[in-house]
Amino acid sequence: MSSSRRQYPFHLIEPKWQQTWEQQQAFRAFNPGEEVPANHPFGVRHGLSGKVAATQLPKKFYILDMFPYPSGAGLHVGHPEGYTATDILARYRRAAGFNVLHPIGWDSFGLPAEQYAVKTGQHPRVTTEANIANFTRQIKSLGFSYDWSRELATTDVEYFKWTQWIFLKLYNSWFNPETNKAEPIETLEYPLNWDESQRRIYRDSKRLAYVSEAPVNWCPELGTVLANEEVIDGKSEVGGFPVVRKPMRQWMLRITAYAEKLLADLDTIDWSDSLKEMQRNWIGRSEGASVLFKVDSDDSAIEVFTTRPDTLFGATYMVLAPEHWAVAKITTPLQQNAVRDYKVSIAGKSDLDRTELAKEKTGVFTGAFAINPVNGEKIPVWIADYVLASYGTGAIMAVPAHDTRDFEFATKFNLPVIQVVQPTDSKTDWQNFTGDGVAVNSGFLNGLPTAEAKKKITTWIEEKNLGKKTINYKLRDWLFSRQRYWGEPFPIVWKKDAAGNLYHEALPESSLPLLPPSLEDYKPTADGQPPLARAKGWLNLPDGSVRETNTMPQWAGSCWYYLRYTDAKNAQSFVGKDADNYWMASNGKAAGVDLYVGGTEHAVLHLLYARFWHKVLFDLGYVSTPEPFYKLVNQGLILGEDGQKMSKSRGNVVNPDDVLVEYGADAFRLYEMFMGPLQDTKPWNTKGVEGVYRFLGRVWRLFVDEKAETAFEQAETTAQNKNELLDLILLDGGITDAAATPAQLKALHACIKKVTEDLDGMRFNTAISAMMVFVNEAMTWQNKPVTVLKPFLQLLAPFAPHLAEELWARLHSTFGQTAPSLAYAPWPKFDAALLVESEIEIPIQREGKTKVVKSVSVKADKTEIEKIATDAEEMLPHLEDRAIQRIIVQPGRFVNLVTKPIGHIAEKIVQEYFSKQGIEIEIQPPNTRHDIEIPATGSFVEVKSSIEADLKKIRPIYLSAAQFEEARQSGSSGHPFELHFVTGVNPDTGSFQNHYKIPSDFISKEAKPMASKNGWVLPVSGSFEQFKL
RNA sequence: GCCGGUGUGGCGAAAUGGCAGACGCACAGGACUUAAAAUCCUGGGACUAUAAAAAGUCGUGCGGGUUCGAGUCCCGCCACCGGCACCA
Repeated sequence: MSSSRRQYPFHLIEPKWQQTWEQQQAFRAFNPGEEVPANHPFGVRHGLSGKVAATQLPKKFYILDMFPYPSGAGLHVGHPEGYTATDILARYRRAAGFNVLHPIGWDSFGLPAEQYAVKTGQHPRVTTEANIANFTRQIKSLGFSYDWSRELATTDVEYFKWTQWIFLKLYNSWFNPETNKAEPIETLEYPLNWDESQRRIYRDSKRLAYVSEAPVNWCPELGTVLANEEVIDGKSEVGGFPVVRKPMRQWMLRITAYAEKLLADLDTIDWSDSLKEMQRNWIGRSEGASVLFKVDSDDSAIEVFTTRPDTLFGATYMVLAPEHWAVAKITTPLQQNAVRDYKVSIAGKSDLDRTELAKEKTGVFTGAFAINPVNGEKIPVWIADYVLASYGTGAIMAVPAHDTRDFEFATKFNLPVIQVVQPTDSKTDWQNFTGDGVAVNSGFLNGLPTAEAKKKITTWIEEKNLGKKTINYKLRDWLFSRQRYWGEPFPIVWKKDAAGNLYHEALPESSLPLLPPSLEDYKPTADGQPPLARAKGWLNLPDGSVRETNTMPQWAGSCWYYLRYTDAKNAQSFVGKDADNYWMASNGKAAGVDLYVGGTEHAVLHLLYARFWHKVLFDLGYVSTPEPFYKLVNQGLILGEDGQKMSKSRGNVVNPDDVLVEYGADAFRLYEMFMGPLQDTKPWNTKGVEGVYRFLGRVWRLFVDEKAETAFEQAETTAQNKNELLDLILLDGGITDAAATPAQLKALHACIKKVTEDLDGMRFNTAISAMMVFVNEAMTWQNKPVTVLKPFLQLLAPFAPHLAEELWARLHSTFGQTAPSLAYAPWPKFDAALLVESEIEIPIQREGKTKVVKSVSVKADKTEIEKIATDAEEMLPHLEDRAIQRIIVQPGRFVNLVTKPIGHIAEKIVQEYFSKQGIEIEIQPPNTRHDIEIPATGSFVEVKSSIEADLKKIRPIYLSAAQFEEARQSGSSGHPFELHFVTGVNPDTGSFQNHYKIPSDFISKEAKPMASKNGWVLPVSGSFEQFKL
């Protein structure tokens, strides 16, 4: 604790109001059909009581936080950033009259609790519950307005029962490409003559949840497989342990069936561009063609996928993934050893090794050849690990001239490179050119631009039955099983058919929830089975079937929690129809959660999985909307005070508990929002907390009598009953029910306007600064009308709810009123009329730069403002030596005088020049401004000055073409003539080429330079040619 | 390499194409105080100039452009952060 004096008694105020809200259940949201208790502030505000129908309820607003994993470390300051933002908006929407759903819960399955269990034998549920209790305490101490009656944890039996239920829906569904949606598995049709076991195999191959034997990412350290998304650079995302490829039997979810929908529907939701782009990249749609290449030695054919069918004529070899089915078939006896050795060397590599060794291409020739279908050329077939078995067809046609990877490979192994695309820019080298151009060396494609060539060749190969237009996705099916204890068990058992083949079967819905067995030891078994296999009594069923021992990944629970919140206590269904229809309905825009706030770390994992599940549930008719989250905002990372990512090892972690003790929850919330835009990454600075804390102190002192506060502080040191202490606080005598002055109203309404608009735009930092501006001004007032202070407290309430409630209550009781609930008090509206000023300050600019600011009547029109600007005395120095060319006015905003310099400097120089010659001349001031024209063309005469300062500033003086001609003619005829000086740059050339000097002899001694319309008139006699230097 | 984002005082940051730096932190000076803390008041981009002012020049990562006027729009770079990465 610092030694500084507490700004205000937040330590009494905050617990007091948190208790009040809890007792009132103030933030409970009501579903259609629910009972609104008498005197509940929501009911009071909307005139509702008893059972309410959906039609009686006000418009809904569903505002959601990404629920946290309750870790043992507790909350860090990054968590409450998003939570504070959503809480402010939830409170704002409540005040604005919405029925707000703002829930919280726990993503409580997960590895840390299990790892702790492995070490200590403590059941993960014990650890999890303790952690949840700690998180709950921390979150409640921040005064968030969650509806705690809907709290859930993914580890709750009543919750994961429905997670298992949804899995059964996936298991019992297939994706019908004809209807383009998921349907119950019963709609699948089979050939008539199939027996049950054939049907079963077919059925199991179509399910949205299916079993695969494919190689998986095995992490020996974690003892489990990982989804592709959980592997970063060949290491586990959690812990950074090495991951190897290993074939295993696994549960998969057919998310690829939804690739197109997941991609297309991104256009219907309000997410940031970068987030949508991440999902698009992850789905990785690419259009191209699949083409069949005949194998030369036999009658088989190998299919390749290419996005550049237009380069088919440039395919000089073919590459298969080492795991490709055709490798064994086509390899010639001579090459067999080489191919086998290569395959062995690849298999031994982990993903990490493969990534690290990727710099150098490797591969071997199979000895076989294939026929390029467009030109009948025999091309060699190689295998190489730069071709992935899991993408496309696992085989490529190599076009080394126009693909970087093929080019590297061809260069290394001396394979032929044939140009088939000519870059449009002739300077570009065609070798390794991968862009679009014009087809060359390509038979009937020659001369076609890439896009057209693609179309033509695709049609051609389709006609010849050599291939077809194809779309591929990078997205793979979701590996859904984990070899863990602390996750949802699969409601699946394994049986053997008459032939002794294993097959799987779902448990009936009525048997849910399927609980995990209790264990003494949470480690995997000695023979590498998941921990669930240890529970023999659980594992083996009386009928001889065996339970699935995998569990679901942590993502499962978070795929649908937002749905459960809408109907958290429903025992009959995972979510009731009424609840779903009401809370997930369209709210004027697209449907779904109105606002979802969380970190970017979930950009592809959670958000893609949840959208997938939601779409399946939508197809099957269980939910009413195709997308779960309409608007999504990522809060930025909060860094440590050193600007580094917060981490234990750096020792820069800030614990909210410590901040709360010193400054209170309101200051903490305010600071989290004041730091900067929600989406930005920004460093924590405890001094900054002090700043907003001081602001709250000023709010307090704006309301509270100074003497009473001193008395309160003294009493506090001895008081027994702290709760009654607050009653010693008296309001400042300046607070009256007198009418507000126009200036006071203006300050208030400007604040209402700014705060309201900023809340709508989620600009919390500027909303707070607007309130600071208001308070800074209000501190100077002698009289503080209640009618101004009350609305201000309403603005403050979403941000600093405890302080606002306390002052709100005190304000009402001082004036003998009963305080209505601040949380549901109607949001103040600003009166634009009060903000209109009679006079406004407008900038007077010269060349677009503000020189003077003048107060002008708002009503002043263009001409009036023009006049004010040109007549302004303060502008005179800025217009000296300048002629106004143009005036740009936007009434009420600014006026800009566009000028060009004229002969002011010349005036001094000319005078100096003549005085050096012993000639005294009188300079008449130029007739400035409007009447000066700059000649379009001209030559010029330079006049030099002996004054050092003027030499620096010297400008050329030049003649217009007409003047030049006049001078020449007059000069040659021997008559005196006049020179017209105008300053500026030579408009012909922009530089100085011709220099002229006027010797004194040629100046008529009686003559005086005069300002004229065109500049300076200087009577001179003599031949112009003589002046040239 | 590809995609996305961000570059503004000592620091966090503000600015519908129109007074760059609101608001806050830190700092400096002053008031109150025996003193400190707290509070209140004042100051502040850089440079030139001056006794002081007035004034001028420069200034939003760098280089160009559009415009009467650019932090903001356009073109070309650089740096940092995030994502993807042999995806044919």
